[in-house]
Amino acid sequence: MPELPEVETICRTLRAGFPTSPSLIGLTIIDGQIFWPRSLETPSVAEFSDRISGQSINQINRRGKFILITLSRDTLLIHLRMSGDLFTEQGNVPIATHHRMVINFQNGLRLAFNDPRKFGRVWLVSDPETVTGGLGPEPLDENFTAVDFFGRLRASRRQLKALLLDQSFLAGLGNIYTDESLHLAHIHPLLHSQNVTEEQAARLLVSIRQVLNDAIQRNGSSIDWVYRGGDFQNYFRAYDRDGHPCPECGTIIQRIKVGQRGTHFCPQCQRLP
DNA sequence: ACGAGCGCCTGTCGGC
DNA sequence: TGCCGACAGGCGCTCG
Repeated sequence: MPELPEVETICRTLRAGFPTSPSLIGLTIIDGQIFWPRSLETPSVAEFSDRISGQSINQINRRGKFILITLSRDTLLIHLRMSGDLFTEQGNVPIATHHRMVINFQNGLRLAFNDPRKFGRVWLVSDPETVTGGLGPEPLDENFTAVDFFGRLRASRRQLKALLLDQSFLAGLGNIYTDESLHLAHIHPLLHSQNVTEEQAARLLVSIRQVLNDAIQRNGSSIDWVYRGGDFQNYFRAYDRDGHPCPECGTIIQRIKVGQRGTHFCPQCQRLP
């Protein structure tokens, strides 16, 4: 469940709360349980519960694809990777098959980290920068300009698709939203970043923001068994649409491999020079 | 500096 | 029906 719009949707849900999912802000932690030790990056499983016990939740934010839960003394960071999910539930229901961690609260609620593929990771640290320090800029940050973006692109010599997936270049894009952004911007995924024009860079940044904002508006994308109520998957332009007509020109969307990742594009709208 | 390949994991789907 | 490989929203590592 893992790109920026889905993570943003999860943070918003945990923060604001709904009748079916009360807000976590202000809740006090009784203890934490780890069911798959490798899901916990730091500290040790032995230290985790003692250290988190008694702290309360002050804030819930997102940085790139990381969920940051600011506690009284520490920060709990969660990265969902490929199949992770984070939600509240009543503290008395049985622990589900793929739960890797739960946090129990004084009011009887529980925060559950569910992750079938076990790729997700949890950190409990005093300084979140030690985890997120290597991330690139936030694409939706208004202080990040097209000029900045162009400069960063020109400083690299990589294929655009691979570069946009690199979290130290830009934080938050994954396979879906990279394909969607490049299609909206009419830029080929294999174009090398040092050949991007200033006009293309500006167009790509606008496209990235439009795609991310549209997806956030729709609560992200729900695919396969990982369902969160988002419906952006019904508005995909290119991702997972190989063999289907391009929504703009009708040409059949193609699928290639770029850096091990399935990549979808329109050979008519997105041309290499 | 960059790309390819692999490991980490479970579940689903299509082909035979 | 069953088996088997390919594939999936990510990312860190090693090796040329």
